[in-house]
Amino acid sequence: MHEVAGERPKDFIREIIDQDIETGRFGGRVHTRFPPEPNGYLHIGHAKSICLNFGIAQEYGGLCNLRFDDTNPATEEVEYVQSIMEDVHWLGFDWDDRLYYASDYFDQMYGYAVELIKMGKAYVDSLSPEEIREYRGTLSEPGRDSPYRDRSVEENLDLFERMRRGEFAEGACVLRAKIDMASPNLNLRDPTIYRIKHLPHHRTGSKWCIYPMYDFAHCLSDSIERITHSICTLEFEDHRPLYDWFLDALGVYHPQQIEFARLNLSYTVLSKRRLLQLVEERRVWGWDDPRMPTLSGLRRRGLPPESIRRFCERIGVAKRDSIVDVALLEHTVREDLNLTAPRRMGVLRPLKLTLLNYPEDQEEMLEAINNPEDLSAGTRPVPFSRELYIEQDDFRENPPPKYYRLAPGREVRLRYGYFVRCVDYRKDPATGEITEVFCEYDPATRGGDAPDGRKVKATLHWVSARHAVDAEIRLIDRLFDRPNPTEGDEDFRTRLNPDSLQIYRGCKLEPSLAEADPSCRFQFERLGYFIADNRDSRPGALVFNRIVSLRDTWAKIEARLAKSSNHDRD
RNA sequence: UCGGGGGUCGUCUAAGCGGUAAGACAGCGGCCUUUGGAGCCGCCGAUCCAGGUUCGAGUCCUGGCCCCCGAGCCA
Repeated sequence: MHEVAGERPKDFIREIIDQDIETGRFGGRVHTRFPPEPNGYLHIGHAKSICLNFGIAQEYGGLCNLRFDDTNPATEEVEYVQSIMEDVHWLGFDWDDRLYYASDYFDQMYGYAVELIKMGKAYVDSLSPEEIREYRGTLSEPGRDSPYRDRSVEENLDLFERMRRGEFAEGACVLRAKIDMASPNLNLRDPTIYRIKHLPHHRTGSKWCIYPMYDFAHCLSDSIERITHSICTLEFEDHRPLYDWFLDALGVYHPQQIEFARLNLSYTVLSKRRLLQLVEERRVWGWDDPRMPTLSGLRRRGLPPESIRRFCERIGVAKRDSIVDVALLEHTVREDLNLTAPRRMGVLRPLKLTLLNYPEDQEEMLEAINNPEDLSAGTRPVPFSRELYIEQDDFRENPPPKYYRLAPGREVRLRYGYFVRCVDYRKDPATGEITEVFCEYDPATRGGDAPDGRKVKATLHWVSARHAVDAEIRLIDRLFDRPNPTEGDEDFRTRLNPDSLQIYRGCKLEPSLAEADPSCRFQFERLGYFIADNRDSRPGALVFNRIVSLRDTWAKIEARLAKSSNHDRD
């Protein structure tokens, strides 16, 4: 069941906002922003932040900006800004005309830097990067003042202007805030606020060769946009004093920075660096590989955006580090799809089943329910004939205990079809593999009910061999083989799950799927939820991804059986 | 070692700012079923530790312990 909206208690951020509204701190306004750096693709961790920022704005009747934090031309590209906009939209949020770039404020920021210099609160340092590091001190020892710390305002103004004009090589000097080289907070030991980079910027071209650092650019961007609550992740906690310092020093509008714990998901990694590694080393097909936790990967895999939003609501927002079980995501997806996905029949690993007493040239249409959770979805005709395919897993020559499916002499139901009893089967003598099963059907059970009231313990999905369409099916599993792949000494890349992607060709689908495209998600009965691949699938050459499997209680029983028989051998 | 954060069922999140530790996921068991699906019912299960204040502490105080972040001219 879906939880009743509004019953969930508020998280600490919304409590802060409530208080600020009560005290009239920002005139009752709520204005947030989602500020990605366009240096990679968005992943589900970003979805948490997007849902938080855009969600809060919606709830409070406020606004949320999309702002690209593009202050480092060395790593940023338009390709990424495109994908980020696409992903935010896909997730279901809209920034309307509130699309901004930190680079739009380069002129203003330059002006603010000049102001700081004039106040004697910033200086040009000509120490080398290595020297700056040495002078900074360590976690437990204070730093020392740079010999250039006391340059005159005039000299600093002149030097900074010349930095801007491109008179210096990269690394020759930087502009630093003059704060406190002995501060226990390293961020306050005269942080760099401008550095030289002779690189074109994807928006400002070659206009600038000096670029502001995050700490300087971010608080000012927030201030310029009149953001009320600047929500970011925990690692920025000890940057907050610096955020506040710049704004106070300049005497400008001052938003509140609030930090929350970023999302971690079991069996996956969510760091740009590691995801980039997977892509560059070709361990996955790309950023949108259906196994990737990127939004483009999840989209390709078929997860509905609503499910991701509901997942983000469910995990909550707090300050403690945590690893959310990916099973919760899967559960949320199943919950949505169960209600909405039309049912179809498809066979992953076909096993021929011939009905010995069904006339060779006969065929008929059976009526199948599209969605038992939503009868308004109606029914569809499914063709039936003498030769069918069933799932290899659904026949066992020697059925183990608790196995209810087809076996020699046993009767089962073909869904929406007939009761069939296995009278014979054929086996490849070389491999021992079952190659064909022969059954007799009971014409009186058409539709799946026996007039004499007899019961069967299993219902199998099937497709008519003559009418089936072929497809490739990709089963997607967790990318890593353990809950926390980055824990311990070993490289996370040694923890990849070798079975994260299983490709089956020659799968057989009911003919109504012939024209399927990525706009619709289906449940293939008893197998899971599937979607046509948004890159590789086309009519005549269908490719489906499994979004998520159905809950499989038989698999659990089987696993337990295997385990206990192992025990017996011990 | 210094500074900043954080420790509640296996997991995630709650507990109107001192008053019966709650929900969801996972796990386990049952009912039901033309998907071994879905649904329904039940069970299991936690306040880091030690003191203190109090009629009463997850919440307040003291002292420990453990975990995360921080020494980019990255964000």
